[in-house]
Amino acid sequence: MSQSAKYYDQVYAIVRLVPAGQVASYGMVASLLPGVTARMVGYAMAGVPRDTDIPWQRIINSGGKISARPGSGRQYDCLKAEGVAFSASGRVCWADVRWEGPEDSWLDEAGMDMLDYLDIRAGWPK
DNA sequence: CTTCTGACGAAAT
DNA sequence: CATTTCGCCAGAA
Repeated sequence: MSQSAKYYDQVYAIVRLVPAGQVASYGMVASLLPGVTARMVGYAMAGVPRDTDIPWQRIINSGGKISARPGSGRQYDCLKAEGVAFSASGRVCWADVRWEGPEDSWLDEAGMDMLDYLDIRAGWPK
C-alpha cells in the first residue's frame, strides 16, 4: 500500500457512515476530507474490493445519477433494494434520500469546526 | 521519465 | 440539455 494512497482509508471511513436507504455524492464525501477532491473519491471507490463491507453503492454523482461504468446496473439494483427511488430519468430526489452527514461526535473526532461543517453542508446537492 | 486514462464537479459556452 | 475545460491523483504502458 503506497503512502500517497493513504486517503483511500479516509474515504472508506466516510462512506461506511452512510446508512442504507440514503445516498451521498462523491463531492459530499470529498467535502468532509480536507485535501480530497470528488475525483479522488471516485478513484478510491474504483479500488474497493469485491467482497467489502463498504457500501460503495450509496455513492452517486452530484446530478443524482449513477455514474456510468460496467456494473452500474448492479448498483441500481442494490439501491432499489434499499428503498432508494429513481425518477424516470434515472435520478434520485436529493431532498428525499440525501445523507445528512455524520453525527456530531464525528466532528469532534475529526477536529471539524461546527461552523465550517454547516458551511460545507450548505454546498451539498439540493 | 512521459503519456494516457478514469465511479467527479463546477463553470462557461 | 450537451460539450468542453481544468483541477487532481494513481497506476499502467
